[in-house]
Amino acid sequence: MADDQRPGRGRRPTLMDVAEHAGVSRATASLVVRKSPLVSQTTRQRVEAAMAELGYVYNAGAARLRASRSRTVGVVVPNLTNPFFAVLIAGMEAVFETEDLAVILANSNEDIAKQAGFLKRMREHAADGVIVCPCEGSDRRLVEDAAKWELPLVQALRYVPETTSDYAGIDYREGMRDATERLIALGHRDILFVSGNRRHSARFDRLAGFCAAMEAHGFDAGGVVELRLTHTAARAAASTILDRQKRPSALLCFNDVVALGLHRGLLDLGLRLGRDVSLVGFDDVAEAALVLPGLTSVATRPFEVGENAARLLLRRIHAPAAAIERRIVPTRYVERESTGPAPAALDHGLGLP
Amino acid sequence: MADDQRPGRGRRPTLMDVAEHAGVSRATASLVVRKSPLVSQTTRQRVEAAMAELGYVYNAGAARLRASRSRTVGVVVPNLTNPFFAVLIAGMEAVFETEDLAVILANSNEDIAKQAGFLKRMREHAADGVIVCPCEGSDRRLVEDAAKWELPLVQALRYVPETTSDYAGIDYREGMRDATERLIALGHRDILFVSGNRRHSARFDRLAGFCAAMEAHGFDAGGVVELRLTHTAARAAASTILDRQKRPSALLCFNDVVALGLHRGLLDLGLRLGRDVSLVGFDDVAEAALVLPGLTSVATRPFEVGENAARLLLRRIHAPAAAIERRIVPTRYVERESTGPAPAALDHGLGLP
DNA sequence: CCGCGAAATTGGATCGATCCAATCCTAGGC
DNA sequence: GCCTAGGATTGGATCGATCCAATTTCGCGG
Repeated sequence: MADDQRPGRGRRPTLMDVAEHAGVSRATASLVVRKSPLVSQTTRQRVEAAMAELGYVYNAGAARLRASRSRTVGVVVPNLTNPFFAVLIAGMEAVFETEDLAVILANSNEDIAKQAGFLKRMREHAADGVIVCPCEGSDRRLVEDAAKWELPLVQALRYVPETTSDYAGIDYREGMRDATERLIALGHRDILFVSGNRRHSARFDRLAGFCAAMEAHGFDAGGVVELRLTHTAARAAASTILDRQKRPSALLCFNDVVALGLHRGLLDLGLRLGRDVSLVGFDDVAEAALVLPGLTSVATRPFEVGENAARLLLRRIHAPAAAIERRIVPTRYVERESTGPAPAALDHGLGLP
Repeated sequence: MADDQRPGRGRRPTLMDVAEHAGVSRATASLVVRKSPLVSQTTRQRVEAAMAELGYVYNAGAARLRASRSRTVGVVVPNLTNPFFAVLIAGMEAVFETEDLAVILANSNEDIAKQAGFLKRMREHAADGVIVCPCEGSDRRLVEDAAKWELPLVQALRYVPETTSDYAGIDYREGMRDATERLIALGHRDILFVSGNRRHSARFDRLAGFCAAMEAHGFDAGGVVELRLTHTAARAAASTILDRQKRPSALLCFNDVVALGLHRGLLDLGLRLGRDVSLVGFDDVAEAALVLPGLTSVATRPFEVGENAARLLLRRIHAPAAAIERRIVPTRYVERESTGPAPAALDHGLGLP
């Protein structure tokens, strides 16, 4: 209640002051702030009253120095600007908030040196653990170093190949395989995978899903093109993308940024989406439902992935020797008007490539 | 280089170990890590070599206990899920990263109790300062408490009325005034302001800009409607919004979320945007350029606001007594196809309301 | 070779909470 | 009335870096 400690008094009250004021020892006061069951009800109340009266503020730094835990976790993402990561972080934050853990956030900007720098800083701040969405070009040392340092680490959304750590992610492979199957079921044979130019597991898995479906049906999975992951790049690429020896009847995009850019680009060319050409995005961002015609997309649940990652980290912190766990959330195909049956076959009617 | 300290050795090397290994005193080693100019070149090199050899890790917690600075800042935003805030944070992060400051992030979720809780936590962690985007319902105590605690605080994007603290924001008022003027210049008289349902300075300022322009021309500024700030709510509201005694010829939206929702909703009703009705958004999100017809919007620069907020905080930390500063970035009107001349006057031709 | 000011270095005290082993109560059993 | 078990409490040592005042080293002119 009364937090009107003398303002000019200079020094913030310490646990020592609280103890004195409550007529107990430092050690007992310490037990109270830590909510230990060892103190009696009456003592606890007396100390808490003293804390309120003096306007006591817990000094986490001092505690950390003596104790092992710091009640701090680190989060490193490669691109804060991307709304997808923002939601991911919101999911983590929601979990950590309930545990009273402070989240130290860092943006690696897909820069491996920066990422390493942040990990160093997290160690300096004695973070209890870190969640990393490894930036492009990360290698095994990321995980190995953390192990050496005994720093609990979970990977989220992406993983470094051949590493073993807890992992929370999305079933990119199955999501993309499913989407491909849907297109195939609509009669599409020449499907182009419009990928981003970044090399990481999230891209690799998606591509693998696409290839798996295509090859399962004996179709050519070679239709892959790479773009920068921006609306403008995708929009501008619309015309060149259709200019292939075998013109694709469907475009399967790495994510909705690419898909929405192409959406506009294709409309600019006078094409009818869902009729002349089918278009599928990935992530199912809110705007996918707003554009006309609506963009078919594969819904992912980044918030949930964030929650999973946070829970995995909590578990790892409490049980450093527990078995490795991977939590993969499934995707959901959301059909809208941008997809439709393949146009009547022209030059490729007989199923032979 | 060689960071292969004996893994099982248990204890991490301390400055003391480094000093011993380099043949200097603790105090000198401390000066080296702090990059003090007081040590000689040769000593510095010797100590740095020892640090590398032992795999020394700076203990920020211990330093914080003794020193006053903690090299940590707090950031509190009301809604991490909103991409707008994600970009804002990215801007702050970019500045703090260059200063080697750790960012503790918190999401208040527009919940005043949570916001207060975070501020408490930031004090416990002895943050050097905080940036707050005050959640709805914040009052002067936010700023007054921070002052009492001698905690440097800057407000970003929103401010609590009648408070004096550093502030980094956007010129919402002028942006909205300008947009209103543009619509008036196109002949619009019945303009409806489609607002969000949140009460904070960012809303108030926008509304003020709208009213200022309308009243300057002697038009009725009473056309204001409130919606939940989601695509779906806006989309669903399209039909009821036009159902007013005097049907508006132009809609001026609180932000692009509302505008994009209405964009789709109006198209669903068979209206031609830019002809039958004009639509203006706010923020100029990437998707505004992608929808058809393109959405006219007022561009803001959240990244820059984030940078500004971070710089203000740095300045305040270094000079706690400096004069209050407010940095407002201007907006830019981006005209696209969703706006056009007012349709020929039907029932309101004579300029009288 | 001395002296002197500036530069470089140092030991001890300190920040504030936690750990640990030891001590103090206090009821309840005999 | 004595003893004991176990719950409650406590003082001292400690974590690792920084501050501060004091001391040593160095360079160089006289």
